[in-house]
Amino acid sequence: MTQPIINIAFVDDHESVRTGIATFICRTGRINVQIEAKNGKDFLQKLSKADTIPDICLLDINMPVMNGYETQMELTKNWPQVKTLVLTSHDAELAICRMIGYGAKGFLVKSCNASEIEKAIISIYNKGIYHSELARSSLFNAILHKQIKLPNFTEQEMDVLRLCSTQLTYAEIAKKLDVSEKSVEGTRNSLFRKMNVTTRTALVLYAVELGLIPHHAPANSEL
Amino acid sequence: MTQPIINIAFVDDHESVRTGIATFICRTGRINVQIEAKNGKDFLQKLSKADTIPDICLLDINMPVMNGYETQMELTKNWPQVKTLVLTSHDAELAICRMIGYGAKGFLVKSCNASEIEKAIISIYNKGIYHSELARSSLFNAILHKQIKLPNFTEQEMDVLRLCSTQLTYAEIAKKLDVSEKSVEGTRNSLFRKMNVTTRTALVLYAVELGLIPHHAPANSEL
DNA sequence: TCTCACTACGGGGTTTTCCCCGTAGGAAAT
DNA sequence: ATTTCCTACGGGGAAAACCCCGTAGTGAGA
Repeated sequence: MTQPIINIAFVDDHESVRTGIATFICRTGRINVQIEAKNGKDFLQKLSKADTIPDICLLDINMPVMNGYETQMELTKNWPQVKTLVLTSHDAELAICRMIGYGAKGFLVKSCNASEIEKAIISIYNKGIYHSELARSSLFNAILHKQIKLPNFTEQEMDVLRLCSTQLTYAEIAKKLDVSEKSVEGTRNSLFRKMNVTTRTALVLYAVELGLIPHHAPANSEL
Repeated sequence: MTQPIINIAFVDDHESVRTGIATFICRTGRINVQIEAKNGKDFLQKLSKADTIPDICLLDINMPVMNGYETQMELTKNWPQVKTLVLTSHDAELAICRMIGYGAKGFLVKSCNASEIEKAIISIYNKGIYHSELARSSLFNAILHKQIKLPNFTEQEMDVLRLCSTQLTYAEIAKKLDVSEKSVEGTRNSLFRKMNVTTRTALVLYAVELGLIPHHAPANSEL
């Protein structure tokens, strides 16, 4: 029997990686890369202009401008027929579970064999879901079955979070945001609660892991 | 005139990325991937067993087991004829400059066009060096011309650094390392000086940026 | 031999972070 | 209507982080 061509979108900020993996998975003709995009915003724009909707979306989490979380939320809301395979560079359980919670259908880390990507795409196309061996974690299942609700972060919390990942003191952060130091502490406390940490250091590391803040060196540093 | 085949090594922990990019750059036959490795240790082992030495090495920085820095130091010491093209996922000036300081001949971020990788390999093969537009930074040139010496980190400093990226207090870190809290503070102070920061938060972010510590969420967290 | 870097500590101090306790207004959802 | 969440404050206090000031031994290298 003839197999239909699977149309995919590939959303990743690393063009060379995209081109490379696309070259590999397209070589048999079974899979066609219909849309390539370098971040979520780029993708959603191209998607809204497209004549046909791709079957599957390979989606990275950590991207500039618009990350994988926001992209997946939009996708789930407006294009639920597009099934997402999260393809991420590091095996961060939390980040992956978050994506599953937002509606992704499968995930792979980039350290997988390239053929596995094809297998996963075909599996999602046929069965609607792809479970790698990592999917056995209890956290994963709790989220999949909606037993845990994922915390969302407000604008204020994101602002404080970003400024927490600098050398600024809370007093200085307060000045930047034009609120009192007590308010900054209050917002920080809700971040602590949501992320289940107790120190600023852990908060910031956590945010980096989740891909919520970029991890660049403090501006003043020379080496 | 017939062009010689360029033999390369490709060292990156993401197998799918390696396969993908390799598929792309090998398609014309000009470049041959002679060695593939998933980290520095894996690479050096394969290199020492190889009959012929590759001309060029595509080297990632952030890898498990043995990172790009250590790998490049070994390479410069024992296989100086292998010219390194650093191929890294994020444009971290500090990390790149560090690699140049250790003897790498060029660098690219993975967000480049895949064809650029070919161009860079050929440029390094012919001219010994590849300068992307990022190479104009003053830091880059200062390091290239040995005007700045790169800090190295001692075992003790690395231990403290790793423990600093947890929720542990200095007193608890001291207990773990079986030294006094004052000693921990002393080691932390030398880390502060070397990295030119003043807070633990900045120190840890910096270390993540340099790829010196893995960025995983604190163990206790649930989400 | 003399310096230099690393490690290990201590005294004594300031600043920052973190943690309680509150109050209060506004917006959204039930 | 009432709850729930976000935001914005404040008082007061304990703990941690940060910053000087020292001393001292060790081992590597000039």
